Amino acid sequence: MQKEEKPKLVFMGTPDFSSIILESLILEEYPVLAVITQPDYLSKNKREEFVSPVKKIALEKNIEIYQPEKLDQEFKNWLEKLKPDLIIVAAFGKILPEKILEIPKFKSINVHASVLPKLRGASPIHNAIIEDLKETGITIMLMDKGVDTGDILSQKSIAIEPEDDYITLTGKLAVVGSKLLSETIPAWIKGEIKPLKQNHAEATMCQLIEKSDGKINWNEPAREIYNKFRAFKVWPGIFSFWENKGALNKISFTAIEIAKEKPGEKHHQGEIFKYNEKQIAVQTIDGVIIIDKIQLAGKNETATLDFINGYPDFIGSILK
RNA sequence: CGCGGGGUAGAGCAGUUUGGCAGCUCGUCUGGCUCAUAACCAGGAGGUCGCCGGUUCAAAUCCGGCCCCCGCAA
Repeated sequence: MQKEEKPKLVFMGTPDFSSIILESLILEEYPVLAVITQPDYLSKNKREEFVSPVKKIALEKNIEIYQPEKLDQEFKNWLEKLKPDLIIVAAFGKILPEKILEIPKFKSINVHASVLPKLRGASPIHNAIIEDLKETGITIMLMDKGVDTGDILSQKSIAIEPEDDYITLTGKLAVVGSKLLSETIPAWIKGEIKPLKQNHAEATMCQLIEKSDGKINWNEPAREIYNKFRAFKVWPGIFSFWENKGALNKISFTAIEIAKEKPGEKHHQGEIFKYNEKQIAVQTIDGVIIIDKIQLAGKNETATLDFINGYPDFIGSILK
């Protein structure tokens, strides 16, 4: 059997989702000319620098890496010299100018983690969880000058389990995305796919997640708070503020669950109380959230019961 | 030289300002009480106070250096 000619690729992406897709392309022996990813940024506390997961894979596989600060003329010239046949973009994190997208013979295609036209934008995985959707998926599409507005090449849905969080859902989507991409690329370059226009009237957008999105409002339903916990698992986490000795301390909740049974007495919203002998909980507008692990700013993560040993006043306080 | 909090018994913390017996809560061990228990009572074990050096009659505490953990900012 004769081996098909595979298109020469340039890959653009940054987080774990992207790196899994890049790995599968390499595994399928696509020639990856270069990888473009976000610049490294300096240390957390001056200790180590953050390197994008995509860059790590590229380093392992000895693929050329480009980390442009700006997508300027110099970047365009560099890309033109490479002469890629196709650009693959997966969660790159920057909006690419049309002039760049049109450089390759087979254009530029994007692997987006939602069923477009739903959840266009920067955080489709987070928002699928926050909105408590029962399913989401992968769309592979041609890129145009809009954000996730291009014509669709292929699409696949997957179920979101109630306990899925950002990490597990990202993993599932990346696997599905890799598979769909490996089916879509050959079909596309052979001209077997007719791009399908999106129904722009049904489009929804999602914004970049900000740190402040992780601040919990205890007047929300327990399920909504839990959804944020699932969605913000990697970053920014969920947190609240606790007044101790006159100072407001940021306190993060690193392991929580929704209480199955409501206690007899109702507490203030945001109040910390003993749910039972072994569990500490906080009251929301419609239920109770059990807090298993907690982290006070400047301290390590600890089991809430241990935390209580050192800060007995935590019980009965009201979070802000 | 970006800003800040922290390292004290197995766990979580107080004590450091003003140097002077190593403390609290939980766990753990032993005994007691109890029909029984994660409850209660009595008793015990468990510490290089992150590391190195300095000051001092005396350092967890003051001074200098180093290591490690964490929050913010990017």
